[in-house]
Amino acid sequence: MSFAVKLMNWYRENGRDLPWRNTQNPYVIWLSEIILQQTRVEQGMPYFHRFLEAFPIVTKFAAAEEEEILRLWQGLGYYSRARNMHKAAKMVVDEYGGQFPTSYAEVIRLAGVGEYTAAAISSFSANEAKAVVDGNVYRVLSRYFGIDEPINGSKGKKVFAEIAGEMLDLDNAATYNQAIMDFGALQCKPKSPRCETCIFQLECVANRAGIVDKLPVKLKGRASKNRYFHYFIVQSDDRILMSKRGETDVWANLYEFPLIETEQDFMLEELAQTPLFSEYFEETARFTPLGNMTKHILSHQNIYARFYLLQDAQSLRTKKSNWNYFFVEKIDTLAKHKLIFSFLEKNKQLINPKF
DNA sequence: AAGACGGGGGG
DNA sequence: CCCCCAGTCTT
Repeated sequence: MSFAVKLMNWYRENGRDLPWRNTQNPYVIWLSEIILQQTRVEQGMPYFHRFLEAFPIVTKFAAAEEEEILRLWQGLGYYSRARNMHKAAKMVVDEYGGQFPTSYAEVIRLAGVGEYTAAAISSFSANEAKAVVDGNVYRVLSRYFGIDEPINGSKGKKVFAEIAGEMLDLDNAATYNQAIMDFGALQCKPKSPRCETCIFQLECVANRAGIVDKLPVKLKGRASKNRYFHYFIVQSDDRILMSKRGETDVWANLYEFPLIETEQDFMLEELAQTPLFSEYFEETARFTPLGNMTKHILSHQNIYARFYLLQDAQSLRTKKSNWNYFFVEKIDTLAKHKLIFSFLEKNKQLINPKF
């Protein structure tokens, strides 16, 4: 029996019942696939339902404000996915009259849709014979064939894409693709894979050689950098000053408080010596520290954040173009990054005059 | 070819 | 603490 057939038999017995699998609607599949990029199923699930409810069809998605989309995306990370989805939805409306395309060649032109997602959408919605190559597929194939070529090198990506295409069941691309990903997620797991109960025990090169835990090989990443953020909560009447982040850095376009970043972990007294501080605040400005230093870990940076309440808004010297005052109720609707909305969650009573 | 881009969960 | 997750885009 072929690899593909054994895999699909396993899938029939052991596959997960996921909501986006009960449809061939390319819009719904696209929604789920973008959400699931670099994201666990359990983490993405509530967002999938949230988005489908807010935007049941692609024309609704295209017609939404980017702010609303980002707010719905809040907390999921990799926020460019949300902005790219908006672009893609508009393109579907403009170029396909709102009829979501299903072919690989068409969907890969959409913003945020790369090789993996194009293969997923085209195979799941139209059974197009394109093999998905995601983290699961790299792992399963590298172990099954005992390939130690790094999966994140340019050669490795080529090698595995080719093998994935050869293994694909051309007549059952949809089922095969779901099957190999579920197999990677449930059976051929990164840590403590279930080799004792594996249907490929005899064929799997890594298993026979006892090197399952050595595969796949991955080139190591770089070290994390430390960054120090000093946030200032400025209240004027019932409003709070919020700052919108730029396009380039992490958390693009999301809202936070006015910020001064330093290379070192400055205390307030040291921070007061910096040019930016003098630009923002009067000499007489007084601050109340809010809570302790917060550590927020991203993939390649550790962000250490401190929060200060400015006691008198009159001590603020300037108001940059990306700074605006918002009422507390309005702030709830702004798209904020995790560091900010967890702070707000913990400190409601400090900043909301109603409490 | 290498970096940038989030946040959560597991070992 | 490190690794991984239904990756993509930019430089």
